[in-house]
Amino acid sequence: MNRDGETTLPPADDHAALAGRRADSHERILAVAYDLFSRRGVRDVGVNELIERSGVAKATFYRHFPSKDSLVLAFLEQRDQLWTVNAIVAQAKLRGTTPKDQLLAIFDVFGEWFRQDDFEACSFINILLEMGPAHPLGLASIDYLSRIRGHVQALAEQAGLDRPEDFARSWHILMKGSIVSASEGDTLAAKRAQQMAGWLIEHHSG
Amino acid sequence: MNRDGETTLPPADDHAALAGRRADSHERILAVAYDLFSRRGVRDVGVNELIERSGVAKATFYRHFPSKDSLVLAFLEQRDQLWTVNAIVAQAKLRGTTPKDQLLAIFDVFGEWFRQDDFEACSFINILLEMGPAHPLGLASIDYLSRIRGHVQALAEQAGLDRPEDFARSWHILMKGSIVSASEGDTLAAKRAQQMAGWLIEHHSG
DNA sequence: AGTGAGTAAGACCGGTCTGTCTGTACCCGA
DNA sequence: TCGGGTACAGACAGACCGGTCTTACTCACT
Repeated sequence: MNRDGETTLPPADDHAALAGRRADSHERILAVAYDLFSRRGVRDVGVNELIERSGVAKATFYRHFPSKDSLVLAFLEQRDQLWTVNAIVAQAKLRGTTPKDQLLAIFDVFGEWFRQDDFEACSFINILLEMGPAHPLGLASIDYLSRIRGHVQALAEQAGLDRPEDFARSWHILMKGSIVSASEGDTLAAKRAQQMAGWLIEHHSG
Repeated sequence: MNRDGETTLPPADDHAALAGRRADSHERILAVAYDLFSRRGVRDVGVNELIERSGVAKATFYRHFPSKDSLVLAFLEQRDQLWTVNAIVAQAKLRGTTPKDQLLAIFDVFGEWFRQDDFEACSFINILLEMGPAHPLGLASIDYLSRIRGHVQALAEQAGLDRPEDFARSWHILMKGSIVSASEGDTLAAKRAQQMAGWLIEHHSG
C-alpha cells in the first residue's frame, strides 16, 4: 500500500520535482521509522521523535501516514523485504548449493546476525509479543512470520522433504528460539539450532 | 526481597493486626500486579490501574514499592516461583518417573498451557524483548530465564546426559521457540518441540 | 502576476504516564 | 486522652502521548 508513493502517485505525472519531494518525505519518514522501530521497538518511539529526526512537519507526517499504526504497518512491510527476503533468505540461497544446504545456511546467516553489536532481535516477534495477537499490528506480525515459514516450506519442497508444512513449523521454532536465546546473550544459539535443524532434515528425508 | 513483608518485618512484633494490614496491602498489590502484568505486559498496565484495582491509596502503593520497576521486580520473582517452579518444573517432575521422562513431560505441560484461552506467553521473554537486554528489568528477566535453564540442566545431570549445559541451552531454544509459536496460534507447537527434544536427548545420551 | 498544492514550524487538544504531596480518618499503646 | 503510625482519597506536577489545526512560506503551472 505504501510503495504507491513511488509508482502510482506520479504515474503519467511529469511534475518530477513535486513528486520527488513527496516521495522524499515519505521515504525519509519510513527510513527513520525503520531505524528506530527495529532498534528500539514500536512503543518506545513516539511520533514527535520520528518527525524531528526525519526533518518533516507534523502535518506532512500525517499526510503520508494517517496514523502511527499505519506507519508501523509500512515499517513491517519494509522489514519483510529488507530483512526476511534480502538479508536472510537471499543470503542463505547464495551460500548453499542444494536446497538442504540453503536451509542450513539460514543459521549461518543468523550466527553473523547474532554477533552484531547492535543486534535488535526480530521486529515481528517483538511487536507480536508487545501488542498481543489480537491487535492489528500483532495480526500483521503473525502474517509476516507466516511468510518466513513460507520461504522455509518452499525450500523444503524443493528438497523433497516429507510433510513440508510440518517441517517448516518445526524449523521456525528453531529460528525463533535461537533469536530469543541470542537476545539473552547466547552467541552460540545459531550453532545449537543448526545442529537440531540437521536432525530435523534427517527425519523428514524419505 | 519482598517476602520480607511477611517474615522479617513483624519478627518478634506482637502488633499482629498492624502487621497483618501491612502484609495485606503488600500482597494485594502484588496479586493484582501478577494478574495484570502476566496477562497484558508491563508497559500496558499503569500505576493508577494497579492502585484502583487493589483498593489501595497511592501513598500506600509507593510505601510498599518505591517505584513501578521495583514492583515489576517483585512480580518477576513471584512469576519465577508460581510459574517456573510450581507450574512447570514441579508438574513435569510429577508426570515423569525417570529424569528423561520428566524432561520430556515439560512439553506435555506446555501443550496444556498453550491451549488455555487466556494464554499469556512467558513474562520473562516478553519483558526482555520489551525493555531490551540493557534495562534492569531486561537483565532481571535474563537471570530468571537462566534459572529455568538451570532446572533443565539439573535434570540433564540426573539423567547422566553429556555436556548438560549445552544440552540445557539447546533445550531452552526449543522451549522458547515453541512459546513464540504458540503465541502465533500454533497449538501443536509443544508436540513439535517435544519431538525435537527427543532427538536432543538421544544425541546427548552416552 | 496569480493560484493552489505542498511544505515547515509549532501551538494546541485531551488524555495518559510516573511520582509527590495534602488532608483526613482510624487504631494503637502510653 | 493524646501522639504516632498507617490508611484512604485524591489533587497536583511535569512530562509525554497521538493527533488536529493554524500560520506563513516556497514553488510549479496557468
